[in-house]
Amino acid sequence: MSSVSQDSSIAANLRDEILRGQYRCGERLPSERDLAQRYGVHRSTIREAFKRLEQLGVASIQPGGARVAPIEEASLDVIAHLLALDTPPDPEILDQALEAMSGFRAMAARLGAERADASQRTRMIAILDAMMQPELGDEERADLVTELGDCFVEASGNMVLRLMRRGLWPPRARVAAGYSLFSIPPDRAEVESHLSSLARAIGEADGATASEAVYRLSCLFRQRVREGVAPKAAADSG
Amino acid sequence: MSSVSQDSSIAANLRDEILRGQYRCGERLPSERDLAQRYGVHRSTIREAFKRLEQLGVASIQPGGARVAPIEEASLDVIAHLLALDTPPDPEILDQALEAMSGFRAMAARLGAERADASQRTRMIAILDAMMQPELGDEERADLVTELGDCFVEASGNMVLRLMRRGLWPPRARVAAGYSLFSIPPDRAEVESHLSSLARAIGEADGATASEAVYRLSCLFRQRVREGVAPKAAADSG
DNA sequence: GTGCCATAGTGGTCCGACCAATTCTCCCGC
DNA sequence: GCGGGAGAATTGGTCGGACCACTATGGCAC
Repeated sequence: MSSVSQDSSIAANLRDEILRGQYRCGERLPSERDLAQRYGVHRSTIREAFKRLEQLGVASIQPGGARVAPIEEASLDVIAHLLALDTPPDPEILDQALEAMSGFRAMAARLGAERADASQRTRMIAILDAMMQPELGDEERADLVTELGDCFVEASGNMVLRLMRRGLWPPRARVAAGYSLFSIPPDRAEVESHLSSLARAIGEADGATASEAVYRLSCLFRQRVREGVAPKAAADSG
Repeated sequence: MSSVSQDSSIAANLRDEILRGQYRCGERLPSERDLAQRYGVHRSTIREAFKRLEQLGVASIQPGGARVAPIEEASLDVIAHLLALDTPPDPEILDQALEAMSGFRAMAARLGAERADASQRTRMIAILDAMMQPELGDEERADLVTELGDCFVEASGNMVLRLMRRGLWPPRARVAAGYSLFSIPPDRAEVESHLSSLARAIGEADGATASEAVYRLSCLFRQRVREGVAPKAAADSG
């Protein structure tokens, strides 16, 4: 019933192994013939998977052997895959991704706030209202943050932003299921201050203010994730 | 001397044809067997090229035929490839890419301004000084804008930002060689105002101000590109 | 016109093979 | 002990052909 081709799932498998750090950067991957035997498929199937990995930028295929490429040379797409791993990624990278996401949302908020039509504004305000609910669970709040960000991207009408968003964050899937993001809700007063500032900016189509508010808001959450992940990582290793 | 494999160059070839709009979205690509004959290679080579295209997100391979995927489902990487085409891309997309680039530079400027070390700050200021030179050519000025942006990305120390940058803009290559970007220099006084504001923000590690200055600056250039491209496109079609 | 079915076409995978380049190994000379 | 070079083993690149399951297409009966 799986309509995905073998080469595709093998590529995903190898990709995750690489992103999990199972092979060090520069290290040689198993040969095509080895992998063909290991997966019980023909070598050409492995080759097709390898081409995918190379296009993703996680591997570099050369005569003599395929090697793991430095992540700096990879496609942005790897970030979403990295965050979607069941294994917690390097806290450093998680933090950088959250930081980039904060900046990205700020960018989207500016354009979105300036260009949203009436119904989009209504939706944004509704999300903001929902976020102020005190009885809200952490996960729901996190979902709302994501939803609001998507709302801005949508309202911006900028396709390039949509592409960036897709590469940055796994769609709808619970990110890094192993540990809950946003586990520690940030200071309520500060959040509400930014939220109301944001609501005003949306109403007035004030992109700069909306951008700044969203950035500050995202940074609050990011800071809490950082504090939540660091001790967890320490506990895991200790 | 070309050390690139055939499947790679064929993939690049097909990719450019698709991005140039030679095949409409949803349209079927030639069959693997056809292409194999056309390129004079074995079918498996075409298959490997197809896997690349699918990973890039520009094609969708299904039993019955490979089809051109909607650009919304592509990887961010296609943007750099699109801008690198010798053929001018859709002005709409160029504008959106410039807009995204503006927002991205603003994000990078914030982090870069906050974290740059002394030597990086010196370099940024030097670039700003160079940009104020009145005798500067348009292309050099455009290069400086790019260079400054890269400087911010570097100073941010954020790898995710580096990946985003790579997907957004072709590295060092003259973008869209067919028509010159930044052909019309923006209002000098306004530019200088933003530049000095930016210089101050860099000196004071004021991320928010740096971000806003860079955004405004980028938008000025973008506006001029827009005005320069629109009549050119009209002339081309008329 | 509508619906159905045979057929041609397509991608998915496999087998086996050869080549050129790289990588490894081992032995030799110092 | 050590460096180096020749040869062997391995590796990716490409090729030719083959079979299968599924899709698209066209023509036929209704």
